[in-house]
Amino acid sequence: MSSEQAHVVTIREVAAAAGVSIGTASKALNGRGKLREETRARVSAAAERLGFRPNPLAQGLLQGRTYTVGLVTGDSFGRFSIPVMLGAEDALGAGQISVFMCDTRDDPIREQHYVERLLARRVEGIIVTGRRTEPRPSIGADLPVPVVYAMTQSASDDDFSVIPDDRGGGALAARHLLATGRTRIGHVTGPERFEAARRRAEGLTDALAEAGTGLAGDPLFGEWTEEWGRQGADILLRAHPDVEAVFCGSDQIARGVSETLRERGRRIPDDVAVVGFDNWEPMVEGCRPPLTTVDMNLGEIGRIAAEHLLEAIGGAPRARGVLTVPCSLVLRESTRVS
Amino acid sequence: MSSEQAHVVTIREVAAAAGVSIGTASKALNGRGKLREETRARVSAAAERLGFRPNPLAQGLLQGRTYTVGLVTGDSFGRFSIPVMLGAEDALGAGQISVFMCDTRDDPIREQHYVERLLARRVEGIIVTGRRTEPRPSIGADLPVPVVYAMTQSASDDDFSVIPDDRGGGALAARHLLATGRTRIGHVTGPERFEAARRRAEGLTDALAEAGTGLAGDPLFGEWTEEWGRQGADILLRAHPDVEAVFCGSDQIARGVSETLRERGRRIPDDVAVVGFDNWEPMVEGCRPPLTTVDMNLGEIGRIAAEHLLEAIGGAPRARGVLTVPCSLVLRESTRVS
DNA sequence: GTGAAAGCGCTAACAA
DNA sequence: TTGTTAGCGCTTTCAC
Repeated sequence: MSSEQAHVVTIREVAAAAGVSIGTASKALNGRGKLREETRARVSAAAERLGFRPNPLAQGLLQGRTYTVGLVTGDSFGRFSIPVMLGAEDALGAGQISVFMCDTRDDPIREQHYVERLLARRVEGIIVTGRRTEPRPSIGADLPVPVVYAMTQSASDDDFSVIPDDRGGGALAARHLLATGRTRIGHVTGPERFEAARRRAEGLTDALAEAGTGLAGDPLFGEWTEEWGRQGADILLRAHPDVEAVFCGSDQIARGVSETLRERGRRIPDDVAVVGFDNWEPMVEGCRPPLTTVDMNLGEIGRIAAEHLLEAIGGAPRARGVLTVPCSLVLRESTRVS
Repeated sequence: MSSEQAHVVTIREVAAAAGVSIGTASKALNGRGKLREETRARVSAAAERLGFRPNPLAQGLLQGRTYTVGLVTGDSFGRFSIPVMLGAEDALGAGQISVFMCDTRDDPIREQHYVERLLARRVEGIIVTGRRTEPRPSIGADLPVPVVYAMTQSASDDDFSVIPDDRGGGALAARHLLATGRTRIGHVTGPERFEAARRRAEGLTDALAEAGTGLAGDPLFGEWTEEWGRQGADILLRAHPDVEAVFCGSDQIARGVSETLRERGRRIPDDVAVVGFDNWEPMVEGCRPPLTTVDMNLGEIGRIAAEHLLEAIGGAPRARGVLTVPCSLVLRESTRVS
């Protein structure tokens, strides 16, 4: 309401209004030094009344800090990187750190450009996120600030990456299906060139082997699409008509698989159980029936990445290598025991 | 590689290295004043060699500018706000403005908190984005910086909002269906309490009326879900078995509608055409057949919002009211003419 | 042409 | 208990 709001108030004005020196005002507002309680109150009141906010540029200049970090994503802030970002923001926000966001459109030139810009802005650290966990080139060796990769992996061993435990996710699905009494289990998943697809398949087959059983046929590698899910299910049904469960490499694939199963007269979950991967709500809930799926705990990944970054900023020895975060299983209709 | 990289270089060091005064170094680097070409070169070389980057805090302190804006979203950086953000980032990034992102989780307390923080950081403007275009409380009257709402609408007439033209989107769908020879057109959409749902329905019915025809029954208001799409289609088919086309209020609804139509023996697009709304790729492309749908041009909305913000920051008279951005139609299989 | 000095808003020594 | 001063890194007068 008051038009002073629009004017940026300096500590000089506060000091003048409170009838004290500028240094005293500073001490009063920051609770430093020895001041009479009455003085403190007077300064606070003046600051309050004038709507004073300390200029962080000036503070930062003095302390040599900016309390900002950069968040670089190649996923166009997509479905995977967003929850990661939220988790990260959570952890950072609590520490009063603000986040500069940059989207690289997966373009290395833009990426380099943004990194430059972030460094110029004196961010205290950088988080790099991505769409998939495939190793990617490091954003730079020997940067003057710590860097953490979240939901994406640097190709350099010197960097530190936080990614989901795809292997564990596969095993989780396997054990759940076994526990519900299914043993003839098929696997329809994404392209074999993706580490994530290979790891999920490994986790599945290893867990099955441990239980003394094996996969129904080889894993069916294809695309990350519904269309491939529909095709894959057909292939699987033809080769293994007696299949009791299908573990799918993504929720989209699972939707396609579910659709074909239904069209081929299989009831889910009575005849065939289906498990997806991603826990992508709109996909999972539109599915018929709603889909049991593996959740990668993306928020957790972001949070952990951010916490590591904060520690590194705080001077902790810089971590290296890859940290995997456990997945969890979200139960829905598609694997219910009848 | 060089370990100097890790050290933050000041202009003082550059000046020393070049054997000039600090003021001369500044002039050389900024192309100001009158200097010998040789001096300029020497300073530039030193700066280059040492990896000097001017400290934006110091520059900003002097100029009284921060070259940052805040982006506040209540959509948890969801499907709608992300493209808006990308568009905005595009427009701002070109102007060397960096973006602080804040997610409010749709919590007014958090929102207020973030606005405070952004103002404390001396952002030069704020963009507010949301999930839907429903009017929402203003983030604050008389803030010291300009504010623009994108893909969400402030309840206050004094604010400036940029939203999609839902009405026009509905009309677009109507005219397209008419152009492909369909006249008996049904409408399944989201909850009536949403302005977006009402506007889309209006656009549709008005355009049909203009063409001298009418909607098949009343618009079916329900939920924004696939499940409701399935139910809605059943209701529609029962009341109007001869329906030739269905315009859906969202792509998710359209998926449900498509599924039921198929299960009830209707071929798409031969017997019934389907149009969705949102152009949400994973939904639209998994649909059988791929879905013709209305695109809200979210990136454009973000870009326009950011441009207005930049102008306001530049001192242009602050805009007020609501600006609607035209939708466009994306053609796919579901409305093909046989 | 170049250097010296002031000052952006703030905090932290040091004086008073 | 309070005021004064120096200085964070930079740009910009104004002398030289």
